[in-house]
Amino acid sequence: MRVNDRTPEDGAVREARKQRTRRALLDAALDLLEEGTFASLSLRQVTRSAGVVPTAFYRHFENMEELGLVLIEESFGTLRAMIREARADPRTNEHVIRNSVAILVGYVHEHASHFRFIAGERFGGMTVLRRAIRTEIRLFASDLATDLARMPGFQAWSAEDLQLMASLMVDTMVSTAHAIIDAPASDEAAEAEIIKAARRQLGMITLGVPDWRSSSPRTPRPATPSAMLEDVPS
Amino acid sequence: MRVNDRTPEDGAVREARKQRTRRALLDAALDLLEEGTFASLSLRQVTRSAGVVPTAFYRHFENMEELGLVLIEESFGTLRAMIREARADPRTNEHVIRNSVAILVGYVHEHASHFRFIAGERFGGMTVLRRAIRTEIRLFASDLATDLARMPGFQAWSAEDLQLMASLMVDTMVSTAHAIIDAPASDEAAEAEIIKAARRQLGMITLGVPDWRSSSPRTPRPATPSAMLEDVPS
DNA sequence: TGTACATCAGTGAACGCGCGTTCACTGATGTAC
DNA sequence: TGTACATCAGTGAACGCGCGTTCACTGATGTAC
Repeated sequence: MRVNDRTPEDGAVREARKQRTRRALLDAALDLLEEGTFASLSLRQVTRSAGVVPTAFYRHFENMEELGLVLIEESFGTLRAMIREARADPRTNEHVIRNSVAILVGYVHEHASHFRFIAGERFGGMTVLRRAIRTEIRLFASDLATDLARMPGFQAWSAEDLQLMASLMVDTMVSTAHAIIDAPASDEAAEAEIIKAARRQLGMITLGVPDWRSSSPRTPRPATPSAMLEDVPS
Repeated sequence: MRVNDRTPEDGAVREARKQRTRRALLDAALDLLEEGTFASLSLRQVTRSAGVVPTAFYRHFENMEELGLVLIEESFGTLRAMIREARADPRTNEHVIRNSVAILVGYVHEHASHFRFIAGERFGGMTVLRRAIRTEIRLFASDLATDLARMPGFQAWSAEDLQLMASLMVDTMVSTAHAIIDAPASDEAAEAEIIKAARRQLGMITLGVPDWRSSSPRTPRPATPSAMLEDVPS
């Protein structure tokens, strides 16, 4: 019995194997990125780690840069899924910050290699990757600005200011993701600190927002810093 | 007449020449860092660019990592000078944000290579450099937190919250420095935008500060986003 | 001041290594009949 | 179903290159007398 008898569809076996190798190359690259930047990653390292001969690489990618762009695309796929989840969350208007940070932390843990890659290449990486990342983060900030525009506290804000505010929040999220990635793997206390810091920093950023609600009467707010965590436009 | 007759001090000529070569190596590295990260910089590239033979490198540094640490030290020297200037500015209490951003922009232009180096290695660089940078930035944030503690708007803040606020501001400053470095060299319009964005973002961050002045009566503030720039604890 | 010796920053040849890329190939998979 | 040929993912040898590092060296600078 020939192996092919088990796969009646058109050229499916060969194609499936090719895809498996391609995935192995991408996964090998992501693994290797845990100890070094993309620029310091060699084609031979990747193929060695993927279990194929160096020349096999060219059946899948023209060069390392192309593989890098695919990784960026995948990583931003993860990021976009995360953003979609955060925006869709029905409880969004109740504890925005707490929920957003929780979703971020969950994604960072589940897709550590993607986040590690983005964080590492955001500055200092290959030009083409840096540009792709910058564009993507800008789009993310724009989406967030759109969401902010619909929130009560931001009614009086200009589009430009909404964009700046969104950038600030995105930067803080990125910093937080990086801190989690850098923290020792199983140090739960350190991670709890990072999460707490992120919540408070986002709280600080949004603290002044209600003041832009023209001159309408303001809700009295508590006067202790710890209350910041809940002090969010609702 | 022997050359040495002109330099009567103990072994001064040889030492001076050695220092000149050392400087040439450091400057060559800073120059080369304009197109790539430190990790992608080779010992041979540096010596070639400095005009000496590769083996001469070892008369000055044990390896590239040691040279990298010297560059970090120098770069942070620049950063510390900048911070000193910003903290000493007598007008500090009048237009903190505007002045701080101006000082930052001035230093970034005058020491572009130092800032480029720090920005590039902050994430994704060699482990030892990353750690050095992280420590230094943390110290910077601590200094800033100390300054904030003395400002009226922050009297009710805990040390922890002051530190978080300082980190937020430092992160924004670092992002701004990076944006300036990345902008096309002579594009003054783009730079003006970056400066404006930095001022506004810092304004947004500090916008909520007065709310922590326990429950004392608050000064009424203008209700248009553009007024944010002046809306700083005084 | 002049001489004889010591120091040591910089030289140049040589090394073994991992790199990216080329090329002709192999043999399993796919297709036509 | 079986056969004959085509496709093409992966192989393995070979290449020239830049790398970091070693080593013995040179000759200007420095020092002792």
